[in-house]
Amino acid sequence: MIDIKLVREKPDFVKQALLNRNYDSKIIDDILSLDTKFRALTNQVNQLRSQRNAISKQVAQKKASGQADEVDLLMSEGKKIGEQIDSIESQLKGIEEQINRLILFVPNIPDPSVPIGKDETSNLEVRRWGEPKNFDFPAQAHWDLGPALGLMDFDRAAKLSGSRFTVMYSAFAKLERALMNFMLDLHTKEHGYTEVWVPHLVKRSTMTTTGQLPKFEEEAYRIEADDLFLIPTAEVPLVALRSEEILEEKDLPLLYTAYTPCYRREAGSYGKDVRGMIRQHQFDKVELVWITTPERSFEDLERLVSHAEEVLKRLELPYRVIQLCTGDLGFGAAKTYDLEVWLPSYNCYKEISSCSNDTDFQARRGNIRYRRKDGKLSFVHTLNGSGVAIGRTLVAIVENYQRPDGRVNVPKALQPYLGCEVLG
RNA sequence: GGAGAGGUGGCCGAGUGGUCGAAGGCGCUUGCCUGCUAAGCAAGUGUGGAGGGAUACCUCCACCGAGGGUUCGAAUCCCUCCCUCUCCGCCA
Repeated sequence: MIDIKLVREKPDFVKQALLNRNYDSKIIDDILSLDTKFRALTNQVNQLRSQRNAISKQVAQKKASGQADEVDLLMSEGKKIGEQIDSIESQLKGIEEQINRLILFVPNIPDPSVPIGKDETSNLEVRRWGEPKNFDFPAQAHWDLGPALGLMDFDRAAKLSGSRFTVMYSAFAKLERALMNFMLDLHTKEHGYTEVWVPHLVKRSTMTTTGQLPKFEEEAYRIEADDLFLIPTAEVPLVALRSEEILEEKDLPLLYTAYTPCYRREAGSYGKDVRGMIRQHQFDKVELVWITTPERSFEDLERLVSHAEEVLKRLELPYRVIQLCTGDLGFGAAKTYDLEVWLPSYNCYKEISSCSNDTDFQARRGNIRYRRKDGKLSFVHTLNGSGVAIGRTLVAIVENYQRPDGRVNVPKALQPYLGCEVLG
């Protein structure tokens, strides 16, 4: 969440930030007026408490020195003040709850370096790597090629689970597994990440830390009996891992990577990407998370992006890097780069990784702080990025490495993992 | 699911109604001492909020898992809940 002090001190700045994201800025006015009331009442109640404390102290002194005569009067006075305190406190409690509820719905403030724009048409292309291949034969989409090889099965997946699920067999199932290992090995051995194995079911508070809740509950799968949520990304457990903790500056940055499946209801995307395995309710991903300091977080974001890019370079998949504009930023992000891989079936670049600096937004929600060298406490900055989405990588490999005979070449980097050069 | 134990400051740990925001220890910071380091000695060292002088200061308030209750007054008594641990049961 954002700092309530920022709302208090620079309301117009915060409102403009929301407008740049296509959010309604009225929520800021609501918070502001509640906050004004809150502070006025807080002062009142503090004064009353101060009075009552003084009285209680006198009671104790008189009792100790045997002057019981004035005690009754003091006690009844204390009781009167106590009743006033109770009444103000109950008002305060209601106001505080309202403020807390509202502020959880306020998105992060975009970094000044983020281009202002309404939607993805204002995103900036930062760079490209590789050239989209020109096939000298009719290239197939993965949803044709996969089933033709007998390695992808959308029909039986639908039978088991409904739409937006995939079953894969033998070489493709193994390719999925090879990609996990390849990515995790790269990030742990060459980029300095610590591999973490995390729960896939998390509590409501965990989902709130990273920003999925309360605003996007309808996007998440929820286990009602225990009020647990299936993680939509490993970012959730990795970022919240250190919630409510105070870290030492010398231990930062922390670099975490995890492979997990990701579960998403895709409630708002009915017509989108309906064919194949581009948009699934369950997909595998290797995630990268940094817990770092405010001084260096934006430089660290560039490093994180380069780590995700390295995956695509090693796999020799053509991609481009996009910087999202304000209107396209995710809820918690202050700055985001997307990596988009070339997909012949779409005849365009398609998102395969999203790397964001969430600044102190998640740290505030999860109360993740660090002790600076001067002894003061500050919120950390958190970064997250896909390193990268495995299902879409598999699709990209299948489509970009397909051969005239309908089989699929194996990228050199994966050959040690698969032990072969051709799939199918 | 059943039974029990426990949740106190960065950490450990005392504290059962009135200068307890909290003993003591560890850690950390500073100073002294000292070839260096260590040890020793001394002092300091929680967080959050509101307000005022508005950098380094001061005042008030709150915080001993969370939320209620009793009381003039609660870390301390009562209730509810959450979490952790141990044992038993069930199960991969």
